[in-house]
Amino acid sequence: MFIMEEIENLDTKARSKKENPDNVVPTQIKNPDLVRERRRQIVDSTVHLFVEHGYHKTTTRMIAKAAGFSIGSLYEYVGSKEDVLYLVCDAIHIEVGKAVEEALSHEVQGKDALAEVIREYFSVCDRMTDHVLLMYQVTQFLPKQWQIKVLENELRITNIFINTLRRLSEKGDFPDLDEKTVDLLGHDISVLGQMWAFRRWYLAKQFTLDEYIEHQTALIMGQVFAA
Amino acid sequence: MFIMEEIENLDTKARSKKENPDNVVPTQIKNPDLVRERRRQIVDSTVHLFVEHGYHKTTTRMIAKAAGFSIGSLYEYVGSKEDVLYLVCDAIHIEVGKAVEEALSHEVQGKDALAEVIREYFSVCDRMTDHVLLMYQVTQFLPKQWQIKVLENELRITNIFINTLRRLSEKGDFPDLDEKTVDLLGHDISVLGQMWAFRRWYLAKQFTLDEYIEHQTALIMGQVFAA
DNA sequence: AAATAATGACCGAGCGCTCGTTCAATGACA
DNA sequence: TGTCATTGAACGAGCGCTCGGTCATTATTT
Repeated sequence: MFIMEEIENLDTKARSKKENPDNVVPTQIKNPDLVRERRRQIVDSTVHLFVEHGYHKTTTRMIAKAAGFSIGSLYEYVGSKEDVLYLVCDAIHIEVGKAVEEALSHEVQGKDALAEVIREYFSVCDRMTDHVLLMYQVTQFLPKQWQIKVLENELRITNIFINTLRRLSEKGDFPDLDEKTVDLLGHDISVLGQMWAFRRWYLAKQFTLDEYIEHQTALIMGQVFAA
Repeated sequence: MFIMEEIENLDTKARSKKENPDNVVPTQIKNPDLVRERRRQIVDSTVHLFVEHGYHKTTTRMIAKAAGFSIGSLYEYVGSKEDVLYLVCDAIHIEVGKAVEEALSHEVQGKDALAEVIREYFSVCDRMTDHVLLMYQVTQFLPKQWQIKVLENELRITNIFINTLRRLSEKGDFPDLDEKTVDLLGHDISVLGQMWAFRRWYLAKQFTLDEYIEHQTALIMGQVFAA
């Protein structure tokens, strides 16, 4: 999430065909079902290790042990430690994406829709605090090409909000908002949700999740319905 | 900035006497002026190295070389690589703090004051993008006790906004805002400023800094003057 | 003023160790 | 018996950090 170089045609790349990690990360094992199963084991146990110790202090031996097999086997299913990191990030993305889209599926109609979307998204951020934080922390250690994928995913989620705003605006439930305002509001929603994760150490002392949601939703809605 | 454990009495600690890094980080060198000068050299060159390569990929030898002396000498002024990290973080905090307080010194009176404060703060975030990002990235590698100092500093800056809001509210320039709203708005300002740094890869394609400031200020002001 | 001693900043080869990675040997199964 | 999966000892690059030593500068003595 923290790449400073100018990312040129990010949108173009975002549209390119989705690459399955199975095709990107090399393996020596022939049976593809086994590969999927073992990698699931790897990811599941490694997430916890990374959350607890961070990427660098987690050794490949710890990963192998937690996954339930030897260091040698680990390297049959994965080319490097970075590959593990990538698998973890990818899994989290899919999980967050699913959760958000799930939340959006029972979308209320009319002008309350946005408030509902925000509410759902913030709940996801709350439930997935560890994952949100992990993504913030480890993105920097991914190779450039995979960092871009992270950014694409970040943008994908932001775009969900932007599109919701746009749709409501067009349907006349909202005042007409110019493109830039819509764009920025989308990013604000994304970040304010994540803020609940990375400032929890303070916010949770003052607010319940519901209070936080209520206040921040009011902030956004205030802007939407500003004269 | 990313500590998840409950930080109990953070406010209490924040009030405790300020510890000078000179007293915390050990040195073999007798002349204190020399220590200050050499450490300034270390910090100045290391910031760039950390920004470019990150903490882990920056070796102590690189640090020594960039600072202009040998690896042996480096360890005359510093007890460990972590100490260097701490010196760097401390320096950045002081710099950010100074910049913000400087900005607040020529504070406009009346209800435009807040908008002006936000404008100044966002400008600081813009100028210090690299430092803001660096803080986000490296805090996790500091020992617990120093992570807390980072949080205190984060809170200190947030409190500047909270206090400004509170003051204006009391003076009657603003509608009366309840404590919680003021509190949250302070955090929002902090984070939306940092957001310009860590989403610059996207935002800068759509907005100039001035546009960004204008929109986000409107967002905050909207909430302040909400019926 | 010259000779001697003491100081302390500076140096860098090298030590100890960690950790990602490899590969020869073994096991399991068909 | 051949194929595929599993193992963990062994490897070695790379790292933070140490420590015996040098040398310019300053203090002390003669």
